[in-house]
Amino acid sequence: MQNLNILIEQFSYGITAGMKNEKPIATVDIVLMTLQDDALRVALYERENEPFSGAFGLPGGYVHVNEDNDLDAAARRVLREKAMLKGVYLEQLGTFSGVKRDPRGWSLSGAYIALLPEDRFEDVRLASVDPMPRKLPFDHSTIIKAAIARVRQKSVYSTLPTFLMPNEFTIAELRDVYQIILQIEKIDLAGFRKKILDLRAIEPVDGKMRTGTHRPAQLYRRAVKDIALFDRTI
Amino acid sequence: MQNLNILIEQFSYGITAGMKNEKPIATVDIVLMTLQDDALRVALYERENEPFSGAFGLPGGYVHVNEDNDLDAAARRVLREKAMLKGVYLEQLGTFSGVKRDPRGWSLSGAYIALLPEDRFEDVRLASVDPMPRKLPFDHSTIIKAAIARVRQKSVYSTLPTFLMPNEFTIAELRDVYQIILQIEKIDLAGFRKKILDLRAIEPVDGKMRTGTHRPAQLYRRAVKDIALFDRTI
DNA sequence: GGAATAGTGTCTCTAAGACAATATGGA
DNA sequence: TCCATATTGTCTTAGAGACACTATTCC
Repeated sequence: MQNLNILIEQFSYGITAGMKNEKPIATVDIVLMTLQDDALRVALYERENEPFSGAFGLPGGYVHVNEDNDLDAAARRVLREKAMLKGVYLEQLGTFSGVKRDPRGWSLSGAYIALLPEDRFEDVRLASVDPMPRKLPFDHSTIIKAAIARVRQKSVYSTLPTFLMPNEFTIAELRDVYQIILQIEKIDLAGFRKKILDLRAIEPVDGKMRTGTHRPAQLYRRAVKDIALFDRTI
Repeated sequence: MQNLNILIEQFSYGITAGMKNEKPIATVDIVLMTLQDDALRVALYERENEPFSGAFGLPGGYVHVNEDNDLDAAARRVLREKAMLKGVYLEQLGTFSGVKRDPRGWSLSGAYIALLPEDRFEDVRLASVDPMPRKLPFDHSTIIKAAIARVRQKSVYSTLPTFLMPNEFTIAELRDVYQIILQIEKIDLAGFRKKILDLRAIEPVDGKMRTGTHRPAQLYRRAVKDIALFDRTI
């Protein structure tokens, strides 16, 4: 009965609006990023449904109005269902829209950025973003480019890159990740250490060290749930 | 005939999806901001339609899939129709969504920030944002708060506030606007002058000066279409 | 001349960057 | 021992901030 009501509502919506306001398609797409082989990469999944069935693209799907409380929830559900991932860093990138981007018609896609250390992936195609993968479905190239730009820009003044690190990491390893993201040759480790520690965004894991053929390095973990902001830049 | 087809399509969408994927309502809302009486203010319009008919809220409306090429176009149309404004600074703030925010049902609203000098307004209720207006419809309070936060944060390192200035303005007037937005007491004018001029984001209007009971001040205009970014902060 | 603000110059001090010095493990 | 990298410390320098000084108008 409730379904019938919704159907009638949907029907009358079109009529009362004089057919001008039929609703757009509403989806979410996730730019799931990680670092692999010293480069930023994006997870691509083989599409099971039309359109573009069989092609590799961003994980995404319809908003399920009976299941998702909001767009964030839809994004987390897609991450769960398509990538079997929970508890990852997730932020809304923006909404991509228009009459042309989806062959099914006028569509709105809430695009999200998710960041994850490489060790949490299994059996996924991780595509390099430089150069961009060819022939992605929909406007996924545009979305990925915007995501990369956002991550690069935000990394200049925040601890966003810590979400690409495994649970425990050394300061030098974190510095290396900043260098890869920001495409900077050599960030001085001494200065980097002071800035990141002054911010108190990471904390030492007592007694745990990274060993090797050198002086052992203190291991750190992220000390805050969200990103922290620098006064100026890295 | 085309209308009938769309109607059938809409109908069959619900059926084939087993009633799980009926589409959300899709709207746009504009946070139209300006400076008046040394304070940031937001334009509110009286709603003509249900829900919340008669209440004052952000200008907004349905996405018209037969009329708007994308969400940006929908936002510009709303600005034209409700505020009779063209050619204003417009940026996407984010998308606000959920099952609860609109009594009509699950909805997605693409929220936009528009900035405008006060002299371009006519007959509009400009509401102070500190404190926030009471009892706004939908989640407009949340949207406005997010807009204010975005404008404040972005003003720290960009020339965004120039879009709140009239065509011609002095450097001291621009400094005053930064002070209001950033809630800083006294930004040193000499340092501000050097930074803003080094960026080449504004240019002098030859021969035009602001006069008064003091040495005349050079008038400037914005030299670039978009915002420019500072290396560090204001 | 006095008041008011525009615009320029100068001094100080902080902090970023470069890099030297020292520490500590493994081979 | 040497090698490699971690960690700390020091020096230099650019730039931000404070503020003094000069300029130019109206009264």
